[in-house]
Amino acid sequence: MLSQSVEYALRAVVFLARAGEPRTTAQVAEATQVPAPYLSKVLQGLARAGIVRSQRGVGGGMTLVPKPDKLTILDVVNAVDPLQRIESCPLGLREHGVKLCALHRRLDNAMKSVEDAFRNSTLADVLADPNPSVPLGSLADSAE
Amino acid sequence: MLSQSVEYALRAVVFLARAGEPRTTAQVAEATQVPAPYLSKVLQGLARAGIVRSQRGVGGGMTLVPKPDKLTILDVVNAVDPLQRIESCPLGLREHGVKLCALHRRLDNAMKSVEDAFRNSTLADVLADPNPSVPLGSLADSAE
DNA sequence: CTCAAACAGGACACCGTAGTCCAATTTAGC
DNA sequence: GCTAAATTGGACTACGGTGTCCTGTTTGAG
Repeated sequence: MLSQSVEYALRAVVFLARAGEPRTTAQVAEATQVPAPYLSKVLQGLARAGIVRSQRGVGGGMTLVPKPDKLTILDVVNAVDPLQRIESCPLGLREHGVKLCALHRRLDNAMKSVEDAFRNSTLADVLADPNPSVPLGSLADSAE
Repeated sequence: MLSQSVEYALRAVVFLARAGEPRTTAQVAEATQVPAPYLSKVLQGLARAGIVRSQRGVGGGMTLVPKPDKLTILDVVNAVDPLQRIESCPLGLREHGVKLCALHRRLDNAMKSVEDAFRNSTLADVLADPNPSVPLGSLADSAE
């Protein structure tokens, strides 16, 4: 349902948020268990979207740009692989314009519920979540 | 988010439900604006799942098997392209077993909301929906 | 029995996503 | 200014989803 790239991007962003300091692609890759060369591409996308900032050279790496309470899961998803609502009837008939048929209105409502859920989850929410099993959390300091 | 195949399958099922009688793949394809050879494959999948019954030879075609009020959108989706919940942590760490981390619990909740919405929409609901713009509805009798 | 209608199934082409690899470029520190 | 660290970008492969085509098989009707 969600692409691999989105999954990787979210893991990376959570990791970078916990770090608070620049981390190299290699460090992020190891901590989040993602193939480093591919993660590199995903992070480039996040950089283009302004979600992370990249710094080359010694001591460089990737840093999260927005404050965690200002960055939502939806922001990350849309930066990597925008989730598309059903705007108009997928059939050729554009006479129906804005209004959707019974079927596609239901499908779009499901999309909307996902969108809303993602918009209402900030990175800060995720970080603050008290959960006994915290895979990404336990890895946060692995690069220290 | 949802695959083309799912979209095609749902259009076909709605059309067949309205028809109530066998319709050939060609008829379904034209009414739902789907490439016929590909729709053929999708319908084969629905047949294997028991959602439609196929009859060869003259006067044959595809017929919807379940009563529309017993068939949900979720049934169709799962027959074609099962939407997968996040069961366990996608990271290598299976020590966490059932419990999901804060991030993946949120992602899975979004999946669950979609699943629930689809499970609560029967074909009968879709058919009965009074909507001024009814693309698929207006096509229901095009094969008569 | 024969023929035409209709589905079944396999082979193939196309394209986007996932993933790898390597050369080029920027940059901090000695 | 040289070197090592680090990102950037392009080229490449692999694979699955989408879509086409063609042959075979079933089946009803004359």
